[in-house]
Parts: sequence; C-alpha cells; structure tokens
Amino acid sequence: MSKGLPKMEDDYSSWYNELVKKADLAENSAVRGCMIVKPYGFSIWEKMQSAIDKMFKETGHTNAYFPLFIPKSFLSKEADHVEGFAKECAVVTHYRLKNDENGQGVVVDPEARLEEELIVRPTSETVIWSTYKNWIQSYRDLPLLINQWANVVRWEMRTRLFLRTTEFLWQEGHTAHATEQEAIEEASKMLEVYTDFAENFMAVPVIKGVKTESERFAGAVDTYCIEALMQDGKALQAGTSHFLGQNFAKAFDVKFSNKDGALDYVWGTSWGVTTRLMGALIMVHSDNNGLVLPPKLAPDQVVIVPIFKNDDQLKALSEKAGQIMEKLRDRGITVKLDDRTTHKPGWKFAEYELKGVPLRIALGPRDLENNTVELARRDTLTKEVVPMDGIDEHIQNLLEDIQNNLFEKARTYRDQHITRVETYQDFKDTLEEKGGFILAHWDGTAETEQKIKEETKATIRCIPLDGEMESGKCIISGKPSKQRVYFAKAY
RNA sequence: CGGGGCGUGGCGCAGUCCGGUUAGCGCACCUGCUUUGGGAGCAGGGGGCCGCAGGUUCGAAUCCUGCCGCCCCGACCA
Repeated sequence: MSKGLPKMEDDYSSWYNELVKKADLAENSAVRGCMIVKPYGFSIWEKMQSAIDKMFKETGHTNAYFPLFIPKSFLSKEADHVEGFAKECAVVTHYRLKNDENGQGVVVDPEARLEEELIVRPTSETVIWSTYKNWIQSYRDLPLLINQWANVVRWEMRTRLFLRTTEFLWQEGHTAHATEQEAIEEASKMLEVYTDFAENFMAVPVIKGVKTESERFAGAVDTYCIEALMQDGKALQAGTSHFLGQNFAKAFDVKFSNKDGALDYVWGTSWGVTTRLMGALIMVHSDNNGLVLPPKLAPDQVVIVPIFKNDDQLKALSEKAGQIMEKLRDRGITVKLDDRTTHKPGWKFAEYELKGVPLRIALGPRDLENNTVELARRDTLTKEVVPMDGIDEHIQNLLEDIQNNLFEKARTYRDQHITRVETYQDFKDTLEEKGGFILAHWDGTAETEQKIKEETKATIRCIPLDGEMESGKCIISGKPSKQRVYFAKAY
C-alpha cells in the first residue's frame, strides 16, 4: 500500500490530486491555474504525442505553427465563436514595463498601450482561417490538411491538474475542403483516429457520438466526440472533431474556384485532443497503490531492481541485468536498471508501483543461483518466478497481455455502468446510486436537456453514432424519441 | 463574483481560544555505524523574517486593524 496516498473509495478527488503529485506527473505553479508538467508526466505526454502524430501523418496531415496571439478583431468575425470564448480570454494590452517612480519594482508603462489588443489564443480557428484566405484560390489547393501542436489559454474559474488548467497543451487540426461531404468525412475520420488512439494506446474504451446543440463547439455545425468513463462514474470528453460547415470560410472570406469555374466558400473541420487525456489515463486505470500505465504509453515498460548486499554482488547482478536489457531492447522494449545504492529494494518497489511501470524484474543472488528472475505485474499486482531463458519473449507477451487486460478491465467496468432507464425517477436514482452513463430517451429539445441538467447536474454526453434506432418516449416530456442518448455527470 | 477554510523549516501539521523560558512534532535532508528479496534501525546534526504592514503590551505565532496570497464548494469549461 502506498504511503500517504488517499484511497479512491474514500475521496476520489484527493486520490487523483495526490496521485498526480506523488507520481511526479505535475504540480501547481506560481501562476494560478497553470501547471508545471514534470519530467515523468511530460514523457508520458510525449509518448501520446508521437503516437497520435504518427496517425495524423498516416492520414495525410502535416504540421505547421501559427501565432500565439490573435488580433482582437479576428475573434469577433464569427458570431457564435466569439460568444463561446469571449468570457475566458487573456488579453494583451501593453508591450512594455518601466521602473515604478514611487517604489521598487516595475509597472506597466501606460505609454506602451497597443493600438489593437491581442488575445492569447483560446483556439486557433480565427488566425488559421485568416491565413487560409491567402493560401486557397482553387480546388487545386484543396484539401488543406494541417495540424499544429501548441499551447492555448482559457481563463477558467476553477482548475485541476490536467483536467482543467488555464494554459494547456494540445493539438488542433484545421482542414479545408472543396465539398461538404468531404469535410464531414474528414471530421468522422479524425474521430476514428482518436477512437483508435484512446482504445489501442491508452486502453480507454470510448463512446463515439455527436454533441447536442447546447454542447456544440462555438462556431461548428456539428461536434463529434469520444466520451470515456472514469472510475468514479463520471464521464470525460476525451476528444472532439468539428464539422465547421462554411462558417469560418464565410467569416474570413475564404473562397475557391471549383472545377466549373464558379466561386464557392470552402468547407472546414477542426479537431483536437489535449493534456486532459493525461487525466483520463490516470483516472481510468490507476489504483490505491498509484499510477497504472498501459505498456504502449509507459516511458519505462520494464524496470530491473537488483537486490544486493555488497559491490561484488551488484557487479554480478548488473552484468546479468545488462544481458536481459540487451535482449529486451532488441525487441523494442524500453527497460531501465535501477542500480542506485541510495535506495533500498523495498523503497524502489513501492516507487515503481506509484509510477505505474507495467513490469518489474527483481534480480538477486538467489536468481543468479537458480537462473531465474522475479516478475511483478503492475496491473494485477501478481508476482511470478520465471526462468531466465526466453525471458525476453515472455516479457513481450506479458506486456501485450497487460495492455489488453487494462482495456478489457476498463471496458467491463464501463459496460457495467451503462444503464438503460425508462422513467425520470429511475434516471435520478441511477445517477445517485450508481453513476456512469445512462441511456434514455430524449425529446430532442434544449428545454428538456436544460431541465435535466439543472435538476440533476447530468448532461447529454452525446447522441451515439453507432447506437441502435429504437423508438420510445422522452423521460421528461413523454414526447416521441427515435433513439436513446447518453447522459452522465461529467468532468 | 457569492459561500466556507487556511497561511508556522522543503512537505504535512500542532501550538493561537486563555499573550510569558531557547516555537515543537512527523516526513524529507546531512554525518556515522549496522542493514538491504516490500517504503530499514540506532545515534548525532543542520535548517524558521510564525503571509505582509501597522497597533496594544514589560512581553505577540497568540490580542486588534488593514492588506496580500492560497485552497475547497457554486456559476463557466477541453
């Protein structure tokens, strides 16, 4: 049992906060609402980045970089967009400081006021579409498939490490197309990419769907999303992909000549995932001993802890460990030997459990004698003594097994927490007693959605894309419904 | 912005109500010895503008006034 980590069943929220800090993932900074991503946390994020980035490249996208600052006037060009983001923008008004005449320190130089204020980007649609206007003239310039890795700022009232911070890291894809159909296909394709990444790398099962009008991205025609379920029964939006229609093309006057020589507005999409995925990764798999990482995203997949009484023993063990490491690295497995003499084995065991390393090898004099190693799995917390021969193949299989096991475990939990209800009373009882996703009929009106949100704090997470069509009656109004939608309390 | 709480070695806290030796405890840190297959033991040691400013008093971490900061709950949100 980990020292000082609260138990998740006692206080899920503190468990999460403490885990993030104790596992060395991130900490609060001197700037309110902004986090410091620590080296271990960042290396997990880098693993995520490189896997998703590869998928973007494989689907024809290229990376570029657009500015951090956006002229204030840009933001107001798309009406819904400014409406959605205005309340959470950081604004740059001056470009110079000067020494305070009265006391110590510096003050903003009132002489140095900007003629037009700059907004620190909350998202980049506006700067990017203002650029696309220059880049697109003909159907031959389309499609334009661009992604950028960046930081953005949204001035949130309350923040939590990874889940909601004032500044966060993300990728944002922005594409332009000649036809509506092609843009819709792009938005769907990227939702598939996110689904693939969430399920096959993060081992997090997700529900694909489309957002209701009230939950839609500001400026989009349709917002597609993937929704995951955390171990406390709350949902978390893990990725979004927006079909923008011609909204931004019209706002920024981006037209192209089609094959018939006629001028038309370009069709757009945008899609993104953020460092919030770190929060999902933590909350879906981890336990009271600490972080649990899926092998595909673990910075160290295997750690070797030597157990020794003196330098001679350490030397012999290091040699053996070296042989194991070489074999594992040949198979593309990342492995680390922790031969520090400053910490004892027991301390290291606990440490690597806290940090979620999928497999731990303990190697001592007893193993040298018997030609064995002790293998400990992080996901099941089980240990086995196995022969040294064929250890590399065994470990490779185990890592695959752990990856699959984590996904299956999360999926089983998720599926057990999807409840179909027929009445509002059942809805409220389920939300209160069990949590999770609730599948219920909804009449499609914003009024009903709003009423449920106000009374229960549950929101419509999505209208499922691959959900079965089934006619029924809305749990509130009793009006007819063609399909059930997913409700949940969400982060 | 509304409601609640908290500022004391690096971290977590006690002490504050009811003013009085040198401000204490756990963890961490340093030194030495013994240890090392699940967060070692013993001994010794270092580290504090008690959030800031003013006031009351012989005397303030403690009482009074003002300010600052942070956390939690709500409205907002990836």
